[in-house]
Amino acid sequence: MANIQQIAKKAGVSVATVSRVLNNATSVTPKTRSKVEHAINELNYEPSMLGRNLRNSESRQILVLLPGISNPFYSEIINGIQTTAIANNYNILLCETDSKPERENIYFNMVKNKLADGVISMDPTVNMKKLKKLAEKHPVILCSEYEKGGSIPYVTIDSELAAYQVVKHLIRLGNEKVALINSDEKFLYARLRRSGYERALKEFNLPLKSEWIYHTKNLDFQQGVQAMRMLLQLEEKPSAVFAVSDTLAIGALKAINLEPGHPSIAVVGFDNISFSNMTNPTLTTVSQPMHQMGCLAVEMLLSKMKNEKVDSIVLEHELIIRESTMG
Amino acid sequence: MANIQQIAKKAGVSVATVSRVLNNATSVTPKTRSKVEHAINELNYEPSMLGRNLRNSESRQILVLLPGISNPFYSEIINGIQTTAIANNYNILLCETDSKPERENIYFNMVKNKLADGVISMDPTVNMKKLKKLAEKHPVILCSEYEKGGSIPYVTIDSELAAYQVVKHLIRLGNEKVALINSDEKFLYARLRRSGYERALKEFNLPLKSEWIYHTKNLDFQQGVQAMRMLLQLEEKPSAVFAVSDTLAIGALKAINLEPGHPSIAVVGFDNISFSNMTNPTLTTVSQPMHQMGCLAVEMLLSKMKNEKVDSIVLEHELIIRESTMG
DNA sequence: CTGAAAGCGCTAACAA
DNA sequence: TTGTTAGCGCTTTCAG
Repeated sequence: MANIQQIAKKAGVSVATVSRVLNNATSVTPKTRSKVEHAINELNYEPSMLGRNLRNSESRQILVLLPGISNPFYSEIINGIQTTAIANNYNILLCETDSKPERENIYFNMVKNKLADGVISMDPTVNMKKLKKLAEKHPVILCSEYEKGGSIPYVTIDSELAAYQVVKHLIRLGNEKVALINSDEKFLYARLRRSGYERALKEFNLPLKSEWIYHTKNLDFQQGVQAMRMLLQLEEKPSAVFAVSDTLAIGALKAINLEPGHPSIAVVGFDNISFSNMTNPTLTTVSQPMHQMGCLAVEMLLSKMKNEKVDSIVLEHELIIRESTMG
Repeated sequence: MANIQQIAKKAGVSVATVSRVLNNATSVTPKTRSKVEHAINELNYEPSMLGRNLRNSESRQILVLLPGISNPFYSEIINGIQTTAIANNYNILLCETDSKPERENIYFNMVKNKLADGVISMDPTVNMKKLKKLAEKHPVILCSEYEKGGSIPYVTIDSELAAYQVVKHLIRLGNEKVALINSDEKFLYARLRRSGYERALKEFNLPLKSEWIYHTKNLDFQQGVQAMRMLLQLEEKPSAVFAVSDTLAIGALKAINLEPGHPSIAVVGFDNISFSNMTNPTLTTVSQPMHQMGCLAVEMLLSKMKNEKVDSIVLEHELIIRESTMG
């Protein structure tokens, strides 16, 4: 592979001039420029990012932290991130932590090591203490999961409000027994969605039954199946279920389908993943502007990199009503 | 951020010695080593990958090319890739081409630019001609989609055989009218699966009807819905359908469910994505060893990087029989 | 407008 | 065992 020296030699100019051509500096005569470009084509030259990055002390890579890519919820966000990143000449390094601290450490070190210029974290399982420390010296943005009143800028939706609206919708349909399939409440979004759930129940003077709240270990389909099975075994069965993730809701639908007699139970999910429109019945859910969240997260990060002040953003969500609540 | 010079100064040694400590070279006195380590901790030093990479002329990054991550089929493979890559001190750069040549070019340039040491392509839409040219100078491995008799090593399964077994299974269940929902036959896997489909039909002396073969634009659910709708409108409706992707098959199931009278049509998919077990009915499908494919792809790439001879690998698949073929 | 030269942070050959 | 030093490929200041 040719390097800048060889181009300079071939073109009969200095390396500085080649560099100027490469970087579209104005101060180059059209004639010299064409000489250089000729040499570049001749030798099939591609400037080495390794040299450039060292010199510029940047990697032009953005690290994207997420627990795993199996939840389709992340796909759309990533799409937005990638589009915006590429448009700004950045590449993304997709990092699945698998919720393992040792992996997280590897990735954090990459930032300290200059292998990434900034971080977008979508990982609810992230070690927030460490992330905050990292954020003191490096640009960091939170996407979706965030920290209330924390120092790291975030882009998210109002989970509490969304959950409130979901449950209110269920109650208005005549459901007085609404269960909640929640994930671990160590996550802020889980606490917020529970809070919205409770607010709606209180508003309608409905009792809050602890046996109607089930906490799952993770967001896999199977956890939704298991949760619903438990709820179906209760003496006083709920007539409606709000699951905090579409994956859980889809599992819940499955469990209902498997139940003898196919009880009629309304189900609502969260995220509006593409599957949610393929289930039978189709799933009522909350749509987040995932693509936009991804785009904004990158823009915020780029601002942060330029040391600009960055404000957090709360985006609008939308309740998508489908068959699963049309009993 | 501290650099190696400052550590050397603080520890009262040369930068070479610091480098030796960093790289676990043996020839360092325990005493000097501890001095250096002390300085490292003191200054919170992290070696810069930028400098190291330039010096070593490597980026320790593997580029993973795929059309998009929305198809869950890729998730598991990526998981395998990531695990093996990390174990070997490599990071992966997940690159969605969106089947756009301009994006592909960006990524190919990253390899030429030394921003990635090798490529694993899972993208059926890849420009094979360009990829082959890239492979002349850089390590490249194909995963899943490959080129028959081509020069690039691959890891895949026997798609023809799998399709043959699927259709044979359907025929043995009494289906004499088996339709095929295929993707674009510019992809090898599509041609192979069609070939297996035809082989089974011929073996049982069943007619090959062109109206029972539908080609989709992509693998989205919606394409499966549309394909099935077309098939349901035929005068002579098929009694069974083989879709070359679970996503298409799930769309087909949806279309059948939507049909008045809920016709009983057997459906088989391909890939065994986790959602295929959540549909109603659950989906009969072909399971590929996705995680293993990912791991092997990385191992093959690492071998290739060491200039070792690398042989292509064809892995075993498995027919997973579920409700969608149980009438 | 162009060139010479310094230097980004690191590793490794060579010397001591 | 440790230090000195060159140099990976690039950008940028400073001179001319």
